[in-house]
Order: sequence, then C-alpha cells, then structure tokens
Amino acid sequence: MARRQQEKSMETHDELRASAIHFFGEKGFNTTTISEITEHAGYAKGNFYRYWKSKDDLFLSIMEEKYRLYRSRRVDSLNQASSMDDVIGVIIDFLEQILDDGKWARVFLEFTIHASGNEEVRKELNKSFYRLSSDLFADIVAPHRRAPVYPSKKLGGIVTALFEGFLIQILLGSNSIDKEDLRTAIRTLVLHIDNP
Amino acid sequence: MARRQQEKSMETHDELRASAIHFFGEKGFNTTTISEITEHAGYAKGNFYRYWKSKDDLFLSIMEEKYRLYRSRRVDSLNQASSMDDVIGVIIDFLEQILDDGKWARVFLEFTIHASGNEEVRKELNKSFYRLSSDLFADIVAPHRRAPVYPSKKLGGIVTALFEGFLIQILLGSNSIDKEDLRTAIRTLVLHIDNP
DNA sequence: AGCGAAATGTGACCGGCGGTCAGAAAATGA
DNA sequence: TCATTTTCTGACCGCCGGTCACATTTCGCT
Repeated sequence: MARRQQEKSMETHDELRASAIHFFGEKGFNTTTISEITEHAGYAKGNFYRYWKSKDDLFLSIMEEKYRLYRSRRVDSLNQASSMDDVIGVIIDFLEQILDDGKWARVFLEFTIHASGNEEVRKELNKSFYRLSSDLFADIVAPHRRAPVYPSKKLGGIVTALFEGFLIQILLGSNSIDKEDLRTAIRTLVLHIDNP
Repeated sequence: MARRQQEKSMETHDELRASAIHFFGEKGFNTTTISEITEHAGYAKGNFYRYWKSKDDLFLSIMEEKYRLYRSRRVDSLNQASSMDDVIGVIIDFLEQILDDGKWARVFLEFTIHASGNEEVRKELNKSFYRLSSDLFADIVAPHRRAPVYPSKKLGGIVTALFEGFLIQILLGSNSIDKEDLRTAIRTLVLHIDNP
C-alpha cells in the first residue's frame, strides 16, 4: 500500500522547494530556471505549477521563511541587551547574520530589484516580513535613546539603506569598505544624528 | 545624390541610441527589448548588432555618457566650494542631480544588479567612470577634514552605500525616508565619524 | 478484487526574449 | 553600366516562464 496522497504531495512540495533553495542560493534568482529546479528534484516542469503559481511566488515564500529565521534569532539576543551599545550590537549582528548566510543577501537584493518592476510583487515585498523593517528598528532602539531629536523610524530607514547599499558594493566586488566600516557607520549615525 | 554612407551610418547609430535612451529611461533595462528599440527608430532588429555587440554594451555606453555629464556639472560647483559645509552640499547636490534625472537612478541600479551576475560586465562596470567613485569623494572631502581619524576613501564608500541603499527604498516605494533625511545622514557621517 | 473518480505528474506547446546570419537593397567608384 | 562595398532585413536559433490536454497513480466504495 502506497502512502496517502496528501503526504506524497507534501513530500514533492518539499523536494521542489529544497531544490529551488539549492539553485537560488548558488546561482541567484534570474539565472535559475524552473526546469533546473524540477529536473534536479526528479519531476517534470509542469508539475512545478501545481505547487506555486509562479517563480516569484516560490521565491517570496522562501524569502519569508528565511527572514523569519533571522528575526527569531534576533529576539533571543534582544532579551539580553540593556544598554544602547548592546542594542547597536544586536542590530549589527542581525545584519551580519544575513551577510553570512551564503550568497543569500545578494540574491535577496537581486530579487528586490526584480520585484520593483512588477506592481503586484512589489506590493507583496513591501510587507514587513520581507524587509529589514524600519519600524521594528525603531521599536528596538527607541527605549534607549534619551530625548531624541531625530525620529527613530527614519533612523531605521537610514540604517536599512546603509545596509542595502553595502550589499551592492559587496556584490559588485568594489572593496572600499568592509563589515567593520558598516559597524562604525551605523554607530556614528545612531549616536550622533541627534546633534546636527 | 544621396548622403555619404558613413554619415548615414552615424545617423542610424544616433537614432537607435536615442530610441534606446527613450525606452530605457521609461521602462527600465530588463523590460526594454531590442525589437522595441529598432522598430521605434524605423529599422529591423538585426541592424542593431552592427552598432553594438549586445544590449549590455549599448547600456554601458549610455551610462558612461550620463555619468560624465553628472560629473561635469559637479566640477563647476566644486570650484566655488570653500568650507566643509559647502563640500557636503556639493556632494549632496551631485547625488540629488542623479535622483532628479527622471527614472534613471532606478535604471542604473537595475543594471548594476543585472551586471553583478556577469563577470565581464561587472568588471566593466567597476571602472571608475560608471560608479559614484569613493576615490573621487575622498579627493573632494579630504582637504576640508582636519586630522581625520577615519580614511576618506572609506568614508566615500559609506556615503556611496548610503546613497545606493536610498535608491532601493525609493524604487520600492517604502516612504520612510526622503531626500532631506539623506542629507542629514550624510552630514552626520562626514562630521562625526571621526568621533567614535 | 474491481472500477469509476480524484489526485498527481508529464512533456509538447506557446509567445517572446537576446542574438545570428545569409542574402536583399542601396550606395559607391570606375 | 556594373562590380564592389556598405547598410539593412527578417527568418531562424536556443532558451525562458508558463499552459494544458493527457497519462499515470492512488483513493473510496461496492
């Protein structure tokens, strides 16, 4: 007797997803093809579309899960942070965690640009769980800033911009700044942006 | 009597180029097709490849010219800058000049990401005249910084990162920060990064 | 066990892409 | 006038993301 259909379907789903993660993480979004994903998992191309409505759809679900994972680790660290310096450390660790996850930071960026050309995908991507989230940053940092002149939400946006711009330099291989410089810049911004 | 062939060839070149600039600036790099460019200019697709060896090739030449134009205006402003605050103003004006050039900042970014997946194009793009150039920033800012702890070249890289990250937020339409915030952040970095 | 229904999987096919190329059309120089 | 060179054409190639009629497998029920 074979396994129940539902089970088999879930297994196929997971196999395709794992295959996709393998190729996306290695080759990036644009150059990975659906045929590659399905063949490597042992299925025909058409079967892919029983599980996701498009290549974008699949990528978004992978991206969401990865960001959820990043965040869950950050929550742990935050519980132990008390001073402002601790909090900055947590933020930076969070960003560096993404940087250290293989080539995924580059792939996220690639997909972000890709998404910007498509109304529907862009709207989806702007939901908080796909982004570094300036709001969350604000919540984290705000309690530790004494009488801030500059809105925490904007500060979060600036730090996010700095990080994503740093990604661009990395993936282009222009080696003028490194992770330590990123740390320094974020510290400088958080500590001094209130003193113009 | 018809015009000389060479002349006609140059004219065709310019017509195709103008058509390309029109579509790239309106629709971006990826969604603009070669057929679109040639048809709009009144030619067949194949003729395109008599003038450029690829779509990348054409875009690079357009990008180079645009950056040269941005820079030439900056040189004028720099001659009148004396204080550190003036210089920061010039830098920011330079960046905002790019931001204000239609949708081109977004298109440059799109192409940059696209290029990062291709060894040859990436190498070409890393040449100074395609980039904001941290080195140039260093040269401009250095004379006005007194006993800097932080290397000017790295500072240039950070400002470049901040700007390009800002672009990402713009093209995604996440409205947490605006041009004024970018100004503030750059000022903060330039003025305070020496005091950790 | 047998059988119709439902779920799962297949691969030829579609339109469109960047890029190629043999040869048509036009301009040239004698 | 006519052979040569330059400019231009569009059918064609391989590949992409995505579709769909159909084959195969599994299920529920008698």
